[in-house]
Parts: sequence; structure tokens; C-alpha cells
Amino acid sequence: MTDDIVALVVRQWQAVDPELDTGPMEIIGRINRCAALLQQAEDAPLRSAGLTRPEFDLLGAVRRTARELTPGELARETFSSGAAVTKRLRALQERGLVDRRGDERDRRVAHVRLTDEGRALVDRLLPEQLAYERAVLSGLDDGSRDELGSRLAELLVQLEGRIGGARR
Amino acid sequence: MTDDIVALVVRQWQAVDPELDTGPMEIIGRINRCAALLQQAEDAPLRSAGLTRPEFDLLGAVRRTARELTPGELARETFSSGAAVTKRLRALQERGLVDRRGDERDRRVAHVRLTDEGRALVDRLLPEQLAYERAVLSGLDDGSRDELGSRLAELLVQLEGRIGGARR
DNA sequence: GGCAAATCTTTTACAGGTGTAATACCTGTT
DNA sequence: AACAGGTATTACACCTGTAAAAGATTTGCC
Repeated sequence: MTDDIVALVVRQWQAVDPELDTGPMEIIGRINRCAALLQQAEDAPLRSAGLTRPEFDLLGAVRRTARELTPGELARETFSSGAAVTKRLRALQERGLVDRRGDERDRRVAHVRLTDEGRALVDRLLPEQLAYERAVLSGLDDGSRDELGSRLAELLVQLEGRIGGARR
Repeated sequence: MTDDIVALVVRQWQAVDPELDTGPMEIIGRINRCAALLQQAEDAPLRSAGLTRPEFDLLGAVRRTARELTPGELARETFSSGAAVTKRLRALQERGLVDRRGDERDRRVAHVRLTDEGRALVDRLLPEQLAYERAVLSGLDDGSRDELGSRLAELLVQLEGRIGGARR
């Protein structure tokens, strides 16, 4: 059983100050490292399609939702600012992947939907992306994967309640 | 037992296409969401000290390491580009928190160390930061925390081998 | 009913951070 | 002495968030 980076980092801190309660690092440090490593790896299939991950997240959010979404909903769904969503939408619209339609009742809001081309792109890319992710996770056996998923869900529920505030 | 966001997202995808193997999302999606939520929350104590998280990570890496580090090592340690490290070092040096010293044997490399002020700042901030993180994690009982930490370590070892390539 | 204030949604302006690629410099090798 | 490889920095383009602005709707009050 070999140590991961975080275990090493924790030992370094303990050497600096044995009084330090490094417990949270074992969770939060590892989540951050995993996310950083995954982000580097996981974007490979996307780049070949000329998309960034935030762009793909946006397209995916529209694809998996039954009704059309507004820019504000997309911002909340993808954890980004409204301004970032506006810029991404313009870029995606110029590429013919999404379409904006104004609401006729309330002329402040817009509704975003995928073009046929946009939907086709997502439907082609997502299985590819999932296969890639499955390969990355193949080092864990089924039991570990399930256990990890469950514990992460538990944490995520806590974080959403504590931090995320209002959803939906 | 309430569902987390990812469980909802997975159900949405299943409704779009029941053939889709959404397994990887249960892990990777959750890690990304947790990381995003944590990043929003976790930086509060840092901002009050006028530091960003990447800056704090850099200071922490220097603090916890016995010997001095070079900019290149810091880039690898903090998952950022060399250019970003150069800029951060200049900003931190202007604030009197770090010090650069050239190697006398090999004049390409520089060695970075903390000033007394920099070390004092890290030593004051880190316990604060850890207390904050402990509060964020307080919703999980000890058993879940340990289990989650272990599983994340297992995953991280896999990812380091598979993606990270050369460490140390 | 009608007008103004408050609120909401989206977009624009601007400042700041990051990465890629080019540059400058150094070392060791042939 | 030239060259290949390595290290740090600079130049530049891009993306992001905060804050301000523009446009539209609802609310409150007379």
C-alpha cells in the first residue's frame, strides 16, 4: 500500500508542528488534488472537438433538461457568473450549437436551446467522455467505487445545505 | 435520506437515454461539484488576509518543506504553470512575504524561502483555515470521514500513477 | 388608473489571473 | 566551440468574476 501525495503533505506539516490538527486535509486536500488531476486528464476528448469543459457543461445542462433554460438558470447550474454564461452563449451561438429565443410574456428573459447540430455534438461526445472517465477509474474495484460514490454523495448533501444555499 | 445534485443529474440523463452508462458521473461529477463548492466557501479566511488560494498554496508548500524550493518545483507542487508561479512570486515578494535567492552553483535556478513575516502569516492563517474546514465537514460523522478519506486516497494513488506521471 | 420606486434578468466594461509559446540565459556534452 | 537540454521569465491572448448599466416588470401609493 503506497501513500498518496496528501499523506506525504500531512506528514510534512506534522513535522513542522505536531500540534496541528490536519484532519480536514485528508478530505479537502484530496478532493482538490483529485479534481485538479481529473480536470487535466478529462478534457482531452473535449479539446479534440474544440470545446472547453465549461462550454461542454453548459451544452450538457441544456441537453439533459426537458424544458429550455434561461441564462440565469444556466449560471446557477454550472457554478459560474452570469457574465461568463453570456460570453459562452455568444461563442456557442456563433458556432451554430445553441439558439436564443426571447420570452414573449417577460421580455427580460431569454430561453436557450440546442440546435440540431448542438444536440448531435453532445450525443456524440458524451459517451466518448464517459468511456474516457471509466478508463480513468478502472483502477478501483466495484466495491471501492460504490463506497466512494456514496460517501461523496453524503458530503455533497452537507455542502449544498451549508454553502450552496438556494437550489431550484 | 435526500438526494444530492448529481443523483438528480444522473436521473435526467437516464431519462434522455437509458442506455447511457452514467457510472463515472457518480464519482467524477461529485468530486467536481464538491471541489467547486469548497473553493467558494473555503477561501473566506484567506481573503480577509488579502491572499488568494493559489498564493496560500504556494506559501504553504514553502513552509512545510524543510529545504528551499525552486520555482519549477513550486509549479509542479501547486499544479500550475511556471509563468503563474513567476507572477505570484513577484507579487508575494513585493509584499515582503517571500525571498528569492539565486543558486551559486547553477545560476539558472532560484531558491524561494519565506521571510519572517511570511512564515508568521502562514502560521497564523493555517490553523484558522483548518478550523474553518473542520466546521464545513462537521456534518459527517467520524466513520464516514475516515472511510471517505481512505477511498479518496485510493483513487488519488491511481490518478497519480495514471495521469500525474513523474512526481518527486 | 397612473406614476414612481424597487426588483429582476441579462448584457457590457473593466481589471485580474492563467496558460501557451517565445525568449533569455545557463550548464554539461561531444 | 557548438549544441542539446534545462530553468526562469516575458509577451500575449483568453477566460472569469465584480461592478455598473440597460431594459422590463411588478409593487406601492396617491
